[in-house]
Amino acid sequence: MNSGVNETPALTFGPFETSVGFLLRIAQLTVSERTFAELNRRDLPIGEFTILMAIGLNPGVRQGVLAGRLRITGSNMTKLVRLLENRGMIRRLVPPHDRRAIALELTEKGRAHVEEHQDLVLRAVSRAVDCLEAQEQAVLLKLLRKLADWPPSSPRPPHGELVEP
Amino acid sequence: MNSGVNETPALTFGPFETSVGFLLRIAQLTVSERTFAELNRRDLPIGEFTILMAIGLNPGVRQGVLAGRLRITGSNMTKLVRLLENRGMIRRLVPPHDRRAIALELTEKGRAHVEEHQDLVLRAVSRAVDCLEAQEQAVLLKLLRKLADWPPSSPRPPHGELVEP
DNA sequence: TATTGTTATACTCTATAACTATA
DNA sequence: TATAGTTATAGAGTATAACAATA
Repeated sequence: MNSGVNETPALTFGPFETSVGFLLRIAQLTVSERTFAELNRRDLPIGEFTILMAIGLNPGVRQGVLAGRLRITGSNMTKLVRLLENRGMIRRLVPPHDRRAIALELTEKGRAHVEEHQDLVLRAVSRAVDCLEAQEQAVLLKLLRKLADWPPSSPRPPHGELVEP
Repeated sequence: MNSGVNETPALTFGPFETSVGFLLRIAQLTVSERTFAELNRRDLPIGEFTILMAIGLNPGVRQGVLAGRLRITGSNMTKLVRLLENRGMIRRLVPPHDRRAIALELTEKGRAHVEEHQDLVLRAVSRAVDCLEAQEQAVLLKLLRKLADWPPSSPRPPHGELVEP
């Protein structure tokens, strides 16, 4: 706990008070704290859920591509993917025309999991920022996207039949 | 490294594409990555520098107050403060009218350190977001502040003479 | 040679709970 | 009893480098 209910005395951070980078960090901590408060009770790690949802929306996505986009290193993605596979949430498949790669798919269980919890997660994520008007959120979103170069361009290469690794 | 230069294929994240919370995280990672790239070469941890600068701007600040504001737990703040003290950057002093508390001050060395690196840090932090126009940054800053309730209100209690712990 | 993913390992952050000393 | 800070410890997240299989 952050030493209970602080009286938050006036405190200056000088040039950082007008720094986008600094406030970005503070805001991100604040929002993820709020989101967690709603989801932790249900033992629903937001990171794992995000990956499952992304796989559901992009069946056959290669794990390296997903890792790059979510800013997770390859080695850490391996661990996450292994975990989700062990829980029966996803399948790892080898595209026949590039046998180095691993393509990911949801299992029925994974699909059911996403289906079951999606609304709850989206509500929690939404409530965490509901101190902003809808229009303010739209403006903020646009600026954050520009800052993060999101989404990046260039098309996704197709893939053929898939087999077990 | 994130598996080199990815071709970033088109990939959808569904409802998260319009989620402030999600983009907030991605943008924060992107910006801090850029900032790090400039500062890591000089072995200048931005977190430590921020604390030193804050102490310089708020001499006598109690470490719990600083921790609360920067969203660091008390126990972790203890470690950070101890580290900076061992390096001779700060002094820990006990306010005579509340001998439980610890007030923080920069030493001469600490002051010199901040003085020496401040411009470099501010430039790096600024460059990391220079893909946004000045006016866009101003708008973004305002929204982030609202989101993070920054700064919180209520005055800081004064403190008297200080002695060594 | 370059790329995809894996393994092993270590380091940084962060969180929790029990403790002390002061109030 | 409550508060400020400390200690010990554990866990999550992340990073790095060496490696295997494939291109």
